Amino acid sequence: MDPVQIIARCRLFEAVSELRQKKLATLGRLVGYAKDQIIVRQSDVVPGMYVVASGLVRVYKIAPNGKEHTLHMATPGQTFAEVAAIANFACPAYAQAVEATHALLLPTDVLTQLLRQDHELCLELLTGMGLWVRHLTNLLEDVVLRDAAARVARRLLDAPRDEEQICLLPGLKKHLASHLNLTAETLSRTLHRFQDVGHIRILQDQRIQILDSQALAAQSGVEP
Amino acid sequence: MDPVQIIARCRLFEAVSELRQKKLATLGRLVGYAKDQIIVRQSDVVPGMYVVASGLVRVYKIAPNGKEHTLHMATPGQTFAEVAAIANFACPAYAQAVEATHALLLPTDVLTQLLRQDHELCLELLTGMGLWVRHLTNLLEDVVLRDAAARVARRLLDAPRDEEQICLLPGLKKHLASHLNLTAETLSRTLHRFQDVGHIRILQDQRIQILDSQALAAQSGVEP
DNA sequence: AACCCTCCTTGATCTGGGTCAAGCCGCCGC
DNA sequence: GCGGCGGCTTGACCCAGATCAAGGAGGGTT
Repeated sequence: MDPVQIIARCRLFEAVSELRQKKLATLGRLVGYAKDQIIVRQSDVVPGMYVVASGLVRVYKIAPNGKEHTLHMATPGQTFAEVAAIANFACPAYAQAVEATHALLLPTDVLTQLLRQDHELCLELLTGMGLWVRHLTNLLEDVVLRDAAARVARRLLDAPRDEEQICLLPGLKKHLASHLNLTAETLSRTLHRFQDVGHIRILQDQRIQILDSQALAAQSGVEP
Repeated sequence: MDPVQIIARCRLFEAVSELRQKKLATLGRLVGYAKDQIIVRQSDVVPGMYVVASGLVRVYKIAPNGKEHTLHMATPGQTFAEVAAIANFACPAYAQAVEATHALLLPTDVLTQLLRQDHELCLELLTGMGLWVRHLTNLLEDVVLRDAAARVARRLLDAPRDEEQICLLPGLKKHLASHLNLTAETLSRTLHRFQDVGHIRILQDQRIQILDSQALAAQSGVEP
């Protein structure tokens, strides 16, 4: 719950010097949300950039027909609404606390003022934004060039694992599925197929043990 | 062919003051490419940011299985390799001149040095990058939430039109199709279906006359 | 004119993954 | 305990769009 800690663990600020991180931390405001509470709505004016300290936030869009797509699951250390806050446009998506969540809010005006004062910070964030763009193009590539099994395999390999090769998938299955652009049914089938061929073991509490990361990696390329 | 003109017509620099635009222009180098020439390759070190002056550049990725996806068709006034040049990482995609092309190259070192000197430029580019991110999330949303007809309709509405409601689609059909994540066959069928119901008229030379933009707009939402 | 060669169109067929529907399990409230 | 409800799994079916396979239609080149 220490703002300095929160900033320090944030990927967007990894290129930012320690001194500046501390400055940012002092200017943030701690905010809390209950499970299922909606934090910002599509086309809202965003109050600023959020850095997640604990809990889990889902960022998603809703299509006119009600279908929704999860853009991003923000775990502790990650940010959301950052782009809208920096470039100063209306929020392009919804953000909802999936679990009870604490976050550090860096208000828009504070942020813009700080950017105006601090040239170095600008440069560092420019790099951070570049990484964001690269991440998005990778996502796009994923959806477009890979099939369901490859996307799931990739997601499993991306997840952090403990020493027993166990990773846990945050949030509900259906949200994960929507992030991978799948239905919950297909995700379930794919995971069980991986289990059947011995690549993984499915444990309870949305935990997965990776048995053969080699095979998953092969799978995560596109089928020939 | 005047560097100042080239910069002035560029979307990424629209937030940049005229004075700074001129400065950028003097530091660029004019480069030319023949039709079909490859400008940068995936995982190359990029020499800098390119601003297209004339011609057409296709930015695309190739999957392990050979399937390719067109990320971006850069028409005159647009940039490519900008993110890699600013954030300084290896090129994430291929760029190829689809037609004979002239461009202004702003070399990486010149660009980084300029960014280092010019705080204001940093701020403006930060906004530009933000717009880029928003564009990408829209693309992602498109591919994920909309069907083929909706994507084509949207693309038609986005294209600039003259006073007779005629727009022209740059590049080959198959490249356009790949940009919309369709096959050339599906694109062809969709366009002809739009023609059959009277929404558009297909002329020669990849020109399309929009007869009923109302109907296209309705179509471009997701089917209920 | 006769030949390619590349691009576009059109039809026929196939298939990955979505949709629908039915059970199953664990959890909460009464 | 028992009912209900929300999330997960599993099976049967369906469909948008991919793939495969022929044609056309230009447009160079000789």
